[in-house]
Amino acid sequence: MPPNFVTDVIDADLTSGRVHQVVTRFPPEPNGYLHIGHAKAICLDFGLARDYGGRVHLRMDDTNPTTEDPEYVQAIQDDIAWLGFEWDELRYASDYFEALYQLALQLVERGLAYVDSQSEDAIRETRGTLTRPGIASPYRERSVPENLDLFRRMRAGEFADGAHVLRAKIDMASRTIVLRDPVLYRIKHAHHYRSGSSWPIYPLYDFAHPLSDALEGITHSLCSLEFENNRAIYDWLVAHLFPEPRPRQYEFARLDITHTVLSKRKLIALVRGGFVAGWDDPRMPTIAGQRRRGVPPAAIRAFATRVGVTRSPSRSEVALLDESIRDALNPVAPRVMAVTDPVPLELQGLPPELFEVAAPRFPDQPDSPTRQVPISARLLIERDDVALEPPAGFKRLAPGRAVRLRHAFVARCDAVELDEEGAVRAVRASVVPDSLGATPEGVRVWSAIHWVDAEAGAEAEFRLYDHLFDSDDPDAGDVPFTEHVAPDSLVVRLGTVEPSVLKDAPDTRYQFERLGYFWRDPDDGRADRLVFTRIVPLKDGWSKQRRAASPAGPRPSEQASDVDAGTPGPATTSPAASSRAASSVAPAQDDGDPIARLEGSARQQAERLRDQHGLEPAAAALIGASREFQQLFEQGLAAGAPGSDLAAWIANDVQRLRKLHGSVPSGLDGAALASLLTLVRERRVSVRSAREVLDEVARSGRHPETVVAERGLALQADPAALSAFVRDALSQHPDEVASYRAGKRGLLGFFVGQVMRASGGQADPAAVRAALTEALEVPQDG
RNA sequence: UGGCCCGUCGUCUAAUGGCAGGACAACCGGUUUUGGUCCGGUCGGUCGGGGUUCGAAUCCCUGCGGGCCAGCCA
Repeated sequence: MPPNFVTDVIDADLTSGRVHQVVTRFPPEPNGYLHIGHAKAICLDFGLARDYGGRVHLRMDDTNPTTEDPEYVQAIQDDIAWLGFEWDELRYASDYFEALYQLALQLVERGLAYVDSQSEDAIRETRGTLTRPGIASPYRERSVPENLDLFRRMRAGEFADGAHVLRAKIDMASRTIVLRDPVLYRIKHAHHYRSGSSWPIYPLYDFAHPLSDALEGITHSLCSLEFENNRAIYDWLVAHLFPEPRPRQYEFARLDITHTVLSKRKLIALVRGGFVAGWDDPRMPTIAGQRRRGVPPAAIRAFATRVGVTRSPSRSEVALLDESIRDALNPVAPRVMAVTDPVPLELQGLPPELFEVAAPRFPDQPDSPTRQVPISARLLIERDDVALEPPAGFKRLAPGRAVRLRHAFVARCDAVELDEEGAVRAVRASVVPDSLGATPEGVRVWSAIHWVDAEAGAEAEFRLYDHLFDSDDPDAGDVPFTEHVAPDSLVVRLGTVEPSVLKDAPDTRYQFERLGYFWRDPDDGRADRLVFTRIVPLKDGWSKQRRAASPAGPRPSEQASDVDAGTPGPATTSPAASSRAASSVAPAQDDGDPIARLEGSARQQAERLRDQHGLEPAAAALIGASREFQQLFEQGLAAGAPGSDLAAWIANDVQRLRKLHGSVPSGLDGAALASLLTLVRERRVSVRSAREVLDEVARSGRHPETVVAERGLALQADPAALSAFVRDALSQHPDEVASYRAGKRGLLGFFVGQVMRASGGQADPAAVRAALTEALEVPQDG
């Protein structure tokens, strides 16, 4: 697995010794089928465990008895195994019901949870809104004994559904809504597929999930971005109930792909609405659908690797998936000929003793095995390969033109017969002599086309699947997404295939030359009937060229987005498009006076800082608005630091530390800051080193002078040492020197970087720059 | 409207203060008995504004854009 932000975290945890072995988990709820979005998560969870020599648990997150079904438990395992992963342990959240109950009791005993007897509606209404805090339940201050009694009776089944819930006692006014006393347990007299009727209460996700992780010793709990907010309760619970090392949650962007939908709800709608033939319809993004279609699991793993793991919400092009599939199939799929839309071809002049030709199964490989392909005077060829009046750029069969019959002769078209409708009924052609396995002299061969012997070929059904939606974003716009289902996402044709396929293993994946990758449908095509499912078409330069040249207007998908873009009202353009549009028309902005935006004493302070100390309004506003910063500033000033320098350091670097730690580190005071500034002013450390010193001072509270001395960060000003660094940098990068002298002046920064790094950040950058410029400007002799 | 998160070629993603790189897509060319593969090349990007720094995609401020959160779902 290529490095990503999660592997960065793991690397840091391993080197710091916070954890010694990586333990991950994949936690599906058994209430539906896995899809390719889950596959991304699976590749991450299982791949991490594999790459780090760790362990991975498959855990059924089965805490809601009314939605879950054992059928899915098996399907999920099958899908993961098919993807090529093995779990170290299979777990069930329902196995932890007793342990979780005990943990909840602990919370109650410690006054950290209470039984709320409000109605569901009342709880919702008192939770507040995004902008308004919630208000406390009248039951919030129940005594511990009363809560204990009530919660035990909930567990004993004494109350009806909805009569009470257990809530964490956190903060009804929290700006993080998930912390406004989240519900931990609800009463549900329902049969659970594993625990039966032994539990009348069930824990909610926010309670069960973090604690299941902790119970299992999970170290890195990966989930998708929509659980970001839930991390607050995750951390609260494990911090109150478990010692370190506690599991930590990290969120990544879920997979999204063009020309499909990936939400459970929409997938169900497609199945229920009859838009597809079922969960394993080859057009479905489900694992089952992809498997049925013939996609190799390695292709899905490769795709998951190629999209990467980040925290940026993103949407990948389906072309990347298609290409991953072709990539996986191309080296392993034997080539075979099939005709999906047959037209008869009558051949004149075939050598009478010739009944078959040998054709390589892997034409690109020199020692490829071959198969025998029957040939006779009556062949079938693809309708698309014939034109009575060939359009511009057409390279296939037309009257008077000669083409190679793939793996066999060159044939010249003598006539094209049409039926009453003007469609091609048959083609007559003559064999060009001596063209079997040889290039005939003086004949223009336009291209090669595939064919199958009319008599010896095997009749077959071809299911030509394409992307389910013709719109790249079926959800965009104000019509239901199902309106975008492509009518031609499945085209069924009757045709013929060369008989060699009858001898192959039934699960062989082929490339039908010039058409695409196919395999026999595992449900309908493995017995007597030959039914081939198209896994993915080949890239098709010709149809692309025709589409580009076509004056008939945009394709359906383009049409759809055009309509969307032109529709007034709610924005329906893509995120990228709208942000571009917005930024290109954004007026030159007037930030106004940052001090004027402040209120009350903050504003007074800011004005005072500006007027008394001559600070820039931005810095004054920043410092004036924060008591910590003000104190730091005053202290620094008292220690003799110049106001403007002090302000700049506070605004930039102290601000950075405060964001990192949540507050100004206690080790840092104004006096320390002032003496650091003195070091910089007296050119005893570089600014770069000074930052490093600041971090260390903040961490340890030691004096800047001490840190500089101990770490050897004093500014390197010795000209001899400097020029040695410069010489080394130049001699180690001769190519860059040449580029620089050829005019690539941007490389100066590169060289400064090299020298700075070689000096451990201690060189005086201005001096380095000067020395480098001089050394680079004067080319040495030779 | 409060909080949290995210903005790098058309798309996905690297660069951990030091040469903005890769893949897919698009385009052009070469090889080819597949309009495929393979090979070579081209096009194309740090959301805007300010600041810190010798040096900013990266650090700070700000604006803009996007995502998530007000289930007794997960």
